[in-house]
Amino acid sequence: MDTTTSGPGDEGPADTPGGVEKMPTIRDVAKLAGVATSTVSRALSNPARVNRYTRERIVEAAAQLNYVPSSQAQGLSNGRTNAVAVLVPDITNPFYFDIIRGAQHQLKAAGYTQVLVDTEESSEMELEALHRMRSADGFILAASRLTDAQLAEVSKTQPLVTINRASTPSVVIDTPSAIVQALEHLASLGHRRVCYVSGPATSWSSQKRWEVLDEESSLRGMETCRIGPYAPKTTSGAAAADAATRTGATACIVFNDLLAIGMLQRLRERGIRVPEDVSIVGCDDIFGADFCNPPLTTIASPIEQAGRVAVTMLLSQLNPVPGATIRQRAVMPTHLTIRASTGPAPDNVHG
Amino acid sequence: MDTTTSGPGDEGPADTPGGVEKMPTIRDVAKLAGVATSTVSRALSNPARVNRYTRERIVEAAAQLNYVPSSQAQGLSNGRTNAVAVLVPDITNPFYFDIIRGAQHQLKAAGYTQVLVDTEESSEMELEALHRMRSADGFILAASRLTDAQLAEVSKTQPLVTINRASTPSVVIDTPSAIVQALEHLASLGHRRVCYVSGPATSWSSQKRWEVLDEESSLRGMETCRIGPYAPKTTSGAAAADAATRTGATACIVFNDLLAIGMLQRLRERGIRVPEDVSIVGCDDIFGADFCNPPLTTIASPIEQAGRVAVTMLLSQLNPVPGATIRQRAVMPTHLTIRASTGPAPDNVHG
DNA sequence: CAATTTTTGGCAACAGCTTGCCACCTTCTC
DNA sequence: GAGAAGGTGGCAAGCTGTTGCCAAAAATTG
Repeated sequence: MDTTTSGPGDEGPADTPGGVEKMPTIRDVAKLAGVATSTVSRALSNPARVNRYTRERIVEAAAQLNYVPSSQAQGLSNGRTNAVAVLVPDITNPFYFDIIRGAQHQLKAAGYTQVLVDTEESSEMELEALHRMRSADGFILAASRLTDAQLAEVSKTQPLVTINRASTPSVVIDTPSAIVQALEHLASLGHRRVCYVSGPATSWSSQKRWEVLDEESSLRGMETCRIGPYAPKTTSGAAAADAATRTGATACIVFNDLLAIGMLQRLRERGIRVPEDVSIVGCDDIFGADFCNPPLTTIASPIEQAGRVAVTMLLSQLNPVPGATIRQRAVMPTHLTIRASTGPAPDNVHG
Repeated sequence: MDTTTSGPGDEGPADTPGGVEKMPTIRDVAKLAGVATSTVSRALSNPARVNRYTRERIVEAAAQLNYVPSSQAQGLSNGRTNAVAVLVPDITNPFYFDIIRGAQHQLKAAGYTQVLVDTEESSEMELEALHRMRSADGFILAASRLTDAQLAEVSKTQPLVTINRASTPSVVIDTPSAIVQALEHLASLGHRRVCYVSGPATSWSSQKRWEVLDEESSLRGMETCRIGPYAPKTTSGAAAADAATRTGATACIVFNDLLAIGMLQRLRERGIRVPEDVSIVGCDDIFGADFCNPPLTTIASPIEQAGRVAVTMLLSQLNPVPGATIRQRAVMPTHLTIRASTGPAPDNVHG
């Protein structure tokens, strides 16, 4: 906008070669506006506290100097950093991407900055980050690998909200209810024996999914079996696919899409047709689920929204509104998205 | 580890309900170790400066109190935040994913934290972030939407490194050389007329790719045409596909995989076979390029590595080693990965 | 017009850490 | 044994904002 610096009154050593120009401080603004620093501080953060005309003068001076308050210093004196850390087990996984995206979006809207941390599927790293990171006002734990006890412990001293974890506060994606839908879908296609391909042993959601699946399928007179655990990566899909074919199941419900897509690739390699020979249901509806081959029937979750809601919950915890109560739990709805990886059960039953 | 707090000498208001316990400061450590705060500071950051035994006492005291220095305060006094901001035009895009991942990895290794900013394809937001973010020591600009002039201006006052941009310092992915490979590949398959499907108008790399493509193809006696610009999203693929079919080209080289995958979907819908009727070459080899239908022939780039190198360059700029010179430019090699989306040109030429 | 209340803005003490400078204490040297 | 040299550690002044408290100024009231 204003390139005032190019004026003739070239005051100070402008353009320090290779150096960064010194940023203006609140004191510079105060001097220019002819007031005390405290007045500047108040004018900017608590406008009602200072006379209108003085304030205008200050604002103008600040604009002229291109003044931006140092969040570091602000944080120092008022104890908050205006940053929140988002911990994910594996940035590689597109599932977390959507969470990151949702969180980022909401945080930005609230004037917070997002600090991203990859805990590499390790509970130690997670714990470490939780303790070390004094530079965050709060934490979002996406698919924490911590035990319930650790989680409870940490949440005593750190504001946090989890995603897909039975703790408080937390936002959980209601996959179980969609598992039922998936089961109905498979049942109506004539499948009687379905295999659950499970995710990491420490994954709370993988556990939950299996429980619901097992229970609901017996209600419907269907048989189940379980294989795994597998790492939630496409590369684990090959092993999962091979194991799955040996279970005699005509359909698989897979912990997540990544794994499911990996299985799809392997099955194709082995000449096993999907869905003619076996049906596959994924979970999460991640990027790619719609254009893989065949397109994946999957349990769609509003992942990005989950990220957003998590942030909202965290922020309401950080800045409590006197009247309102803090929401402790949000459940995100899910639904089955049927694509081409599921089809009628092969009728070799009477063969 | 140590649950010392449960001891009988319950000093202080432990377990403030809902509150966060006060973190120990350098003074607490100093008191416990019986030294001055300055000594503690030095013991931790400049070990050589303090007697070994004193240091051990201090370290132990710090451990006992579970002391972690406040990076805020550190930053305030020494002027650095130990954070770097990574600006991407669109977190949605898997391409940036890999960059983020690479950067995150390298930053963590160096003890820095990563602040992620989505500039939403807007140069204003980019500029704004560059000016506002006093909380970062430096910036990584992935696919900046700024003009060369703006970039030059900003880099005078902020340490930064760009990715895929002709500025310094910068890491560029050598797509042009792989464009040649792609062209050879297509030529050997009998294609004579290829269409370039271009990305955003402000994208430097899209521009570069076209220039190389145009030049090299005429050297080989091939015809080219160009359509676009298109937003680099799968959803833009439909329009791109439709436009491409009208150019009479038998092969398309597409700005990036996202767009290419979108085209694949659209072509399939319209019953146009890939690669029988038209060949498609993407760019970036993002997540999904290997399992879409058909798997995409694409120009593979070491994107994650680019993120890492960018960080390395930035850090060497932030912490110059007296002897070494700072690398101003890194070129990442690329290669063509041939999958199933390219095949022999349809021989309707003499039809 | 004096007394009281409300505004407004300044002083100075923090917040937690770093660092230049100086003083003290050992060692060492002649 | 006195003086020099070097190693340690403390003092205090920063770094940039925020905020409780108070005084001066302005507005209100009787």
